[in-house]
Amino acid sequence: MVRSTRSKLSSNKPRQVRDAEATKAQIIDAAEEEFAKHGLNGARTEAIAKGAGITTAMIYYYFQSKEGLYKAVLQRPAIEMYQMLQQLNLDQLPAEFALKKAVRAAIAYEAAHPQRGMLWFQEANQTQGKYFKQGNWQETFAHIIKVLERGMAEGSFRQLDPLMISMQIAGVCTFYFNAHENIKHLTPDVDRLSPEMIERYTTEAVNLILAGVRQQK
Amino acid sequence: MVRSTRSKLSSNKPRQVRDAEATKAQIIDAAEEEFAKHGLNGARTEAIAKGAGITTAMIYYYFQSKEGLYKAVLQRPAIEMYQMLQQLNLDQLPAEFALKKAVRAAIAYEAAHPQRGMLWFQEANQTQGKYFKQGNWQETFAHIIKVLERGMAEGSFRQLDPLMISMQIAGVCTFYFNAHENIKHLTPDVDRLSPEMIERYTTEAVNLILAGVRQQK
DNA sequence: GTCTATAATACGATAGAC
DNA sequence: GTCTATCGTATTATAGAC
Repeated sequence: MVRSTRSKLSSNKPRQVRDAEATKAQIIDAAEEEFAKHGLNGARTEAIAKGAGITTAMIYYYFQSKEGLYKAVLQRPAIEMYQMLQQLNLDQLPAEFALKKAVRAAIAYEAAHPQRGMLWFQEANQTQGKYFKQGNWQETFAHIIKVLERGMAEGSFRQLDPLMISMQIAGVCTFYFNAHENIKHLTPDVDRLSPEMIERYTTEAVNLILAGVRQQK
Repeated sequence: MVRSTRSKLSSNKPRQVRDAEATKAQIIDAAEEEFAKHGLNGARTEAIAKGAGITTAMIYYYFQSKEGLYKAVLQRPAIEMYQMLQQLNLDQLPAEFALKKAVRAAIAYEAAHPQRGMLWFQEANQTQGKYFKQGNWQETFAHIIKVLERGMAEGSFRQLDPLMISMQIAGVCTFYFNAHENIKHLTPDVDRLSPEMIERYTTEAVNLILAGVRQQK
């Protein structure tokens, strides 16, 4: 919560202690957490303001409305997820390798943003995917579907339904993080989000999925 | 929305048009839907009352508080899920068969209660699993874990981490339904909750999971 | 057992000062 | 660019009639 104070030559426009982009980013960060927890309807602008260290008036100044802020929040992970898969260059790898890489990257992404998955479940169940629809998820899933189709064509993967299987892969990659606050009560002694546990989860997921789609020789 | 009207001999206690148990059940049904959508905090008692066809006063009459109602709502699926797995008699089947049966049953359960899964995600993220902890989920997951351990002992399953894999199986069984309102926008032409599609999802899930855990000969 | 009415509070959004 | 103050509305929970 660093609040920069003016140094140097006192200018004659004394307020504006922070700059616009920084404040906007702080609001989006706080909003992401609040929207993930409560969805569009349940989120409290006051809670977002407090989390960002500003007042609610600032939210309306930068984003016009709660809905405007919500849209901005959803946009960030939608773009990031697409770009991440894009940058893996899955096309240039054998299907089996590509799938492994994608699964590892997806889980690592979830681990880095443990609450972001809930954003989309809230969106689905509270807003019927109205804003999800405006994203680029078709193209994002296409990355995985393409790998699965290629694997079948190459003969390294068995015959399967690429869309259904990509949903199931998504389920494997996300469940642990979305449900973590429940799961942790099942083994209270273990920190289930420690790097070791996440690596273990990742290894198990890769093994399950790869063995699950592989063509039997 | 059937509201029974008194027939026959006019008694001299004219109100109480419905009986207690029926009203209680109606409230829980409506509450389940509302809590699944919005969680404990975001749920509106007015919305629950409207959904149940009664007034908010009735909620407090039967359940004392919003929280009391919430507890009652969570209890039902927790018990049902446990009993369902119990009644499958998984112990008496070869591990591979048992796992297949459990997966089919789990997906069928989700399909029959498409919004119930969100109840638990809301609980995890909004209440940190405070009420989840009071349930019997340890024992419920134990059913699956036992099957996996037995499969390894029998040599039909490869070496794997039973708890991690059971989480991943849960992810496969639930994702499709929790995210359905988003997913449907990916293929707007298909009804992804039709019996045919659910059967297809089930088959793909069983194939993925069984192949994923099987010991290679 | 069920309703109406209402108290007390909390929320989203805006106006206006600085 | 940021804050304080506030309007109008919506929400949880209860009191009391029937």
